[in-house]
Amino acid sequence: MQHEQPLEERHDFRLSTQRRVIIEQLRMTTSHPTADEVYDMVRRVLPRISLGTVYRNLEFLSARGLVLKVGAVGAQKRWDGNPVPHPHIHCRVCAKVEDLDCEIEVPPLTESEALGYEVLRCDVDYVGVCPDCRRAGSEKH
Amino acid sequence: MQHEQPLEERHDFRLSTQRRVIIEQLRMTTSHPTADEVYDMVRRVLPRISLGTVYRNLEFLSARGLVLKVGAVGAQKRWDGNPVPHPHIHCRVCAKVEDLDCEIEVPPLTESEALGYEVLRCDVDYVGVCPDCRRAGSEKH
DNA sequence: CTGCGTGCAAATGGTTTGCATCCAC
DNA sequence: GTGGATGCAAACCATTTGCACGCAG
Repeated sequence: MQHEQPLEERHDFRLSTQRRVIIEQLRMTTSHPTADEVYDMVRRVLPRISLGTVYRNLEFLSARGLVLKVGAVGAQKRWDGNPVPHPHIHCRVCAKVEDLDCEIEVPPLTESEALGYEVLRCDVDYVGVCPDCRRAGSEKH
Repeated sequence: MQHEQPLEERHDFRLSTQRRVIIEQLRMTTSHPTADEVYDMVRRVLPRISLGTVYRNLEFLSARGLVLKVGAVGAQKRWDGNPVPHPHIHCRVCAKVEDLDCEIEVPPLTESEALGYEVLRCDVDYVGVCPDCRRAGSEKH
């Protein structure tokens, strides 16, 4: 359902063990983990990996389109192992991010609308309050 | 074209001079300034305002829907004095944010699509490379 | 008058970076 | 063998916070 790109072939960069395991772990979950959560996941396989390596590689892989940087503005970055653009929803209270199971059609910008930008993609992100935080909020009164 | 809410009436919070000037300055620009840029703008009017006050009030006003928190994931927060939802584009290289002059229709989520969230709004954000950074990039080779 | 808002400065914490060493190619 | 990648730890810096004082309502 996600990630089609076979990891073994077709990459123009050095595939260190650390890099491979980070991608594997990220493709294994749909939880949109933060960098330190990725660190925890990867450490179960590679106990000696450093947090710095995780940060470096998440940015590195994101720049090459293998993973997606997601999350709310001003919140911790979160990471998605599925690089194919798809809509998200995030909680305004706890900042968790979830995939939406629907198609949203976003029109390509016209030349004049694009303001001279080279347009790469379009992120669609619904903002709301998740079930857990709704419950916690209503309990408060 | 932006900001309809008249500042003088209809607020349920204490309107300090600092708060008023921050809103005024934000409504006066379309540049989506960062907190320290807002600080610089406001300081021309209130030289003794503190950066902490600017941060506190931007979050405060955003929570009440008077300003919008915008920007790229993981980049500095940026602020928009126009709280009416509208599509943005941001530069992947320099992280500047600009308003798009077009309407994007985003369908409301169905009950089952919303995953139990109380949906508040939907952000549409194109990602690209701005004219300045395209030029700088091509000059490099 | 009362308590919310402010100025100031220190603390926080996610993220980045310098450097010696390591290992994928 | 060699340059890119890593582990470690220190540095960075946008943002938050504690506290005593000030002012809007």
